[in-house]
Order: sequence, then structure tokens, then C-alpha cells
Amino acid sequence: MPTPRPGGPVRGSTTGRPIMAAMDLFGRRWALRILWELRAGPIGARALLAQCEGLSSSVLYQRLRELTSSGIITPSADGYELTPTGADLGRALAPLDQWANTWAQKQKQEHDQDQNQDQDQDERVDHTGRPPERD
Amino acid sequence: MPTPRPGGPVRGSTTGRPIMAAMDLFGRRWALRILWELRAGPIGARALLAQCEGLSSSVLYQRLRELTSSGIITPSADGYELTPTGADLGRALAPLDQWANTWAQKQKQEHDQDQNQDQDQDERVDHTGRPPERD
DNA sequence: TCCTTGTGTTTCGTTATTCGAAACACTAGC
DNA sequence: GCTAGTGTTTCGAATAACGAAACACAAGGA
Repeated sequence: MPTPRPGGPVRGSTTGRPIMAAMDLFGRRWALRILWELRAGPIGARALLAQCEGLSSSVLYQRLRELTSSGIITPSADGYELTPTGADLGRALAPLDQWANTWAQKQKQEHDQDQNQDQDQDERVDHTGRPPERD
Repeated sequence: MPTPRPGGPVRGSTTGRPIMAAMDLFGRRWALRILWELRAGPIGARALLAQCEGLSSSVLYQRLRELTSSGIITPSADGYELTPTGADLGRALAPLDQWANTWAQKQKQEHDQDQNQDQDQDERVDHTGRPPERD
């Protein structure tokens, strides 16, 4: 499958609207996760592989090629790192991280109320400037 | 494969960190796109299928089940619609949309400079409050 | 030099996911 | 009862991901 590129037709859309190309690219397995891990700075491929438990090397390198040819990451002396555009993307993903936290709380409440026990959990919402931290 | 749920182990992460569950869920093909289309309001399954060119019904219904059991969408009289949590998610995705637009510009420039012809394109950046519009 | 260890990367057979078309079930209007 | 429109499921074929092994290369030590 070709790497989706804004401006051209992509899977699921013939208009080339950028968000559609992005969704095609990031909808591929592990793409978002690899990006997420790269926020912490340059990292070697083997280390990245170790951090993404369950990711296979063949898919890793496929994603690395796609993200590289999309101008989001670039190979460097220390392995791979985000380009400026990629770093912007990392920041654009921050609201998703915040959403995920509140989502987790709501899902938890929903599950807890089945046992009718309300325990106000410590709210692990990210108030900080989003320092890249590992999972 | 089970629907990823925050708090539990998911594909690629055993810690249950919400963002990991979210990435597992949205990393599945068409998940993000279906969400995107639903921002415009309730829509029937067949209409949704028509809007997502290339999406097969079998995958659509699988995603609809997953998103429903994740509390992001819900069946309604008019088909499917976003829950409040799902609507929040739609808003959390807005920066990604903006990023995609600037990404498209940069990718375009990069491609254009190969032919050394600079045509300052009309910049289709979304300044509006992100009115859900179709592709 | 030979050996080990650590990288980055590719290959390939197996397994899982998606596609794509067709079908089934139900409802409303004629 | 027929038709047309939904929502949904089924199933074989095509595609993508897994997973382990291998190859290539460089650095460091015996």
C-alpha cells in the first residue's frame, strides 16, 4: 500500500483532504504509538522495538519508512527522531491524551457503579506542559 | 480481539494507560474516520457506509460495536451518534485536523521545489470553530 | 585476527484482519 | 403480496501484521 500523501487520493477518500491522508497514515497499526514514543527524543530502532511490546520488526520498519517519507520522522545519528513537523504533531496529539484520561475515568465509573461502590479515584489528568514520558 | 478498555492491558501495553487503550482502539482501520464522520450528527449505518468510500460493511459493524462498547458512540433513533464523551473526542481531534493542513502545505512545498516553481497556494487552514463538514 | 556483542534491517511462512459481495431480517408504503 | 429502504451478518478471497530467524555491519576485547 502506498504511503498516503496529502493532496492525492488516499484510502477512503479521493479528495486528498489532509485530514483524510493523515487518518489513513495514522490508522495503520502502531503508527500513532511509534510517534508517541518518539516524542521523548531520538531513539534507535531496536530500543523502539523493545518499548513497543508486541510490535514486530517487520512492521516497525514499514512504519518507519512511511513516516519518514511523510516528513514526520527522520533518521539521525541517534536512530530516528521527529522532524519539526513531527514534533508539532506530537503536540497536536496532546488533547487526545487528555481526552483519554477523562474517558478512562468515565469508563471506570460506569464499570464501578455495577458494584455500586463509589471510590473517587485520583485524577491522573495531565496538567503539565506534556513532558514526553514513557508508558 | 477484545475492545481495548482503559485500565486494562491492551495490545502494545500492559499498563492500561488510557492513551494506550485509545491508540489501540483508534489504530484500528476506519475507527478514526468513522468518528470523524459522526461529528456531523446522527447518521444511519448505510449512509455512513456510503460516505466512507472503501469501507466494508463487515468492518463498519465491527467498529460500531467497539466504539459503542467504549462509550464513544451510541445507537439512536436516527442511526448512530456520538455520546458526550465522543463529542469531546471530536473536539480533541481538532488540533490534528489543523496539523494535517500545515503538514499538507509543507509536503506540497517540498514536492514543488523539485520543479522549482513556487506558487503560493490558497491556504486552506481551518480558522472556523471547526464546523463538522463532510469530506 | 578471531570472537563476541550490539546495532540496523530484511526475509518469509504463519496467523489475523480486512475486503467485497451477497444474503437475511425487518419495516413502511403501495 | 410486492417493492424499496433500512440494519445487520456471513463467508471466501485478498491483504496486512506477526514472529522468529537471518544477514550485514561496526566496535571492543582476547
